[in-house]
Amino acid sequence: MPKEVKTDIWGALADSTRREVLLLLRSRPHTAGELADQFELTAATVSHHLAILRGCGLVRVERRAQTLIYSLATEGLEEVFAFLRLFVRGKRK
Amino acid sequence: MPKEVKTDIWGALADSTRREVLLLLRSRPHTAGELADQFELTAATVSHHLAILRGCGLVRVERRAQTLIYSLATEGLEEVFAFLRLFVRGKRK
DNA sequence: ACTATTTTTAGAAGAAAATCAAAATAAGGA
DNA sequence: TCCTTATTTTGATTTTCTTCTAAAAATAGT
Repeated sequence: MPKEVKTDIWGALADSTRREVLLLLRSRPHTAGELADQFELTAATVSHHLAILRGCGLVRVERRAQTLIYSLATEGLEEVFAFLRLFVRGKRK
Repeated sequence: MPKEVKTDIWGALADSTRREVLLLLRSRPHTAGELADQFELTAATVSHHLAILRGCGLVRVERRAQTLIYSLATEGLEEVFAFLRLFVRGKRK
């Protein structure tokens, strides 16, 4: 299956295409092709972004026949949240 | 005064030195020199990181005589929070 | 005016990231 | 087996970041 590449979640979130992918996956899982269609980038480039999101565990992938289905796996965002919370203590709503 | 350079807050947060600066400023304002001393980087490099944090409004700076005093300005983190909250709805604690 | 202190800016080198086109892989069907 | 579809990997190019050294700017004291 695809190769994992990156582990730094902050780096993964720094790219707007990857953040957009996460937003798209919020509604439902998408195939790699569906995701690629949403951007003015080649499928190869989007595939590369997906590899990075996989690498830090923000998405998971599952094969169904020829297609790869990507879905959200946001447990990893906890780390980011934990950092941010350090700066908004007292803002409990 | 110093020149502003960057506006992308996600990009600013992607660097571990800059995140560390934010953590240091959490306790109290620091001079540029104090901050530089915390890292194994030249003062010029740390100054550059500070310029980026300034550029996206995560810190503010004030001059006192020869020294520049940096302090936290985390209102900008709201944008990041807003994004993250989209993924943890239902996790209200 | 000169000097010392603190910090930033300018310029350059190296490393890392984003992107594309082309080739490779995986799976299914004729 | 050969062909088609879906996606990834490879290799190269370009752009963007990080970092340094050296020089410049700002301020205060003598």
